[in-house]
Amino acid sequence: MFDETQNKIINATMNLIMERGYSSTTTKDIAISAGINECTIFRKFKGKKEIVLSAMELSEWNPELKESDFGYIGELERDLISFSEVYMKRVTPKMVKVSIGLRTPELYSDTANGILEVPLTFKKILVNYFSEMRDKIEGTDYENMAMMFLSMNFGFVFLKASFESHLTEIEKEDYIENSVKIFVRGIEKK
Amino acid sequence: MFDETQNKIINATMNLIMERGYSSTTTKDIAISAGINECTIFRKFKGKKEIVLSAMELSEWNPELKESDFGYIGELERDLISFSEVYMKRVTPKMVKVSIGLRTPELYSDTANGILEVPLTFKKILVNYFSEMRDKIEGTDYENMAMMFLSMNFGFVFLKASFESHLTEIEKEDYIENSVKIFVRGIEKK
DNA sequence: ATACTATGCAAGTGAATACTTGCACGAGGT
DNA sequence: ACCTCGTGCAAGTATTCACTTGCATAGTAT
Repeated sequence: MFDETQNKIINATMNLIMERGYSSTTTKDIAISAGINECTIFRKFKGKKEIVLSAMELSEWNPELKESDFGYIGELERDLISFSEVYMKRVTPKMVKVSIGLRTPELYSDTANGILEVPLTFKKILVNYFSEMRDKIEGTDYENMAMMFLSMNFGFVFLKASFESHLTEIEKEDYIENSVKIFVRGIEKK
Repeated sequence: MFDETQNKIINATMNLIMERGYSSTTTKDIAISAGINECTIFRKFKGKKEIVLSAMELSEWNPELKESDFGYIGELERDLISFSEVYMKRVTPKMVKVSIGLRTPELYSDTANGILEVPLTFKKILVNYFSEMRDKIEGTDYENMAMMFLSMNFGFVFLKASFESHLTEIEKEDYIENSVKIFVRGIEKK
């Protein structure tokens, strides 16, 4: 899909964007970081913007979630743990940093849709799941439950991405286990 | 504290930063948006960076949370609803947008501490609260509960700030009421 | 009336930035 | 041996940016 030089450029670009954001990332920095000459960038890509757009075609730099990634067996706790795990496998601190780094007017129209799609897909799956499990669940506001579950997963990843261990030492795995337990206890019928 | 012209400059600057981020906000744009001449900016402030630093001294542009803002009476649901309300009164979508707009290497050292302080303060209050309420709560992992509660509040505000009603129509007040109810049901002793 | 202050206006400066171009050179294929 | 292709290197261009300066002017205080 891309040759070795192009991959070096894409990786250098995205790593710099994660750290400093799109507009603070210069083509000179990219060249140095990729270990190539600046003009090579423009022989391989039309411009700075096209590097990012090319990166989006790679699953490594695109948080894309598919509905088919989520499977379940009908047991609340196990299913929700699995949902969290699948979500966090794609929506990593790295992805969060990338999507923040890309928040710039020059790229907005090209990236906004893809960024919205991730929480939207996850929410849809959750609403659908809760609705199917209605016999085991107290209450019927599935939209609200889905937003709560999404928020508590996304919020954790974001906070981890922003502050790492300065905020908390808790690891993803422990967090998922504990928070899902509380959540399930909070929604299940007695 | 600041004269009228300075306030116009600060407000224009921060509003632009919310939309486009610090490095994409030019002094020319600020001048136009504030309805003043560009050179006036540099008569009032040392430079672009100093505008932001001045804004931080105003509570309107600083999400600062104080422990003393949080009171409680010892009833889980009422207290946690009140915590969420206080949190979201300061940590608004606007504040979230500002803190994302400020994520740039030029400002990192000056803003990072203040940004970390908000979740840290809230978490501390929560851990402390859960620990005081231990008789009414099942389980003892207060750090984890606090991170879950923080995540589910912060996550919601962030998602609202990013996607507004494209992701969900749920309003803050409904969300707080419902999510706290589930959370309390999930942690309280039976 | 006079002086001072705040601001506008127009012009400009030096640095940085995205992007370009012409030439050289080395590796690989034929 | 020759050609092509990918890349490096050096120089350059046009633009934009933060920031500056000198002068004019209107409002305010004394």
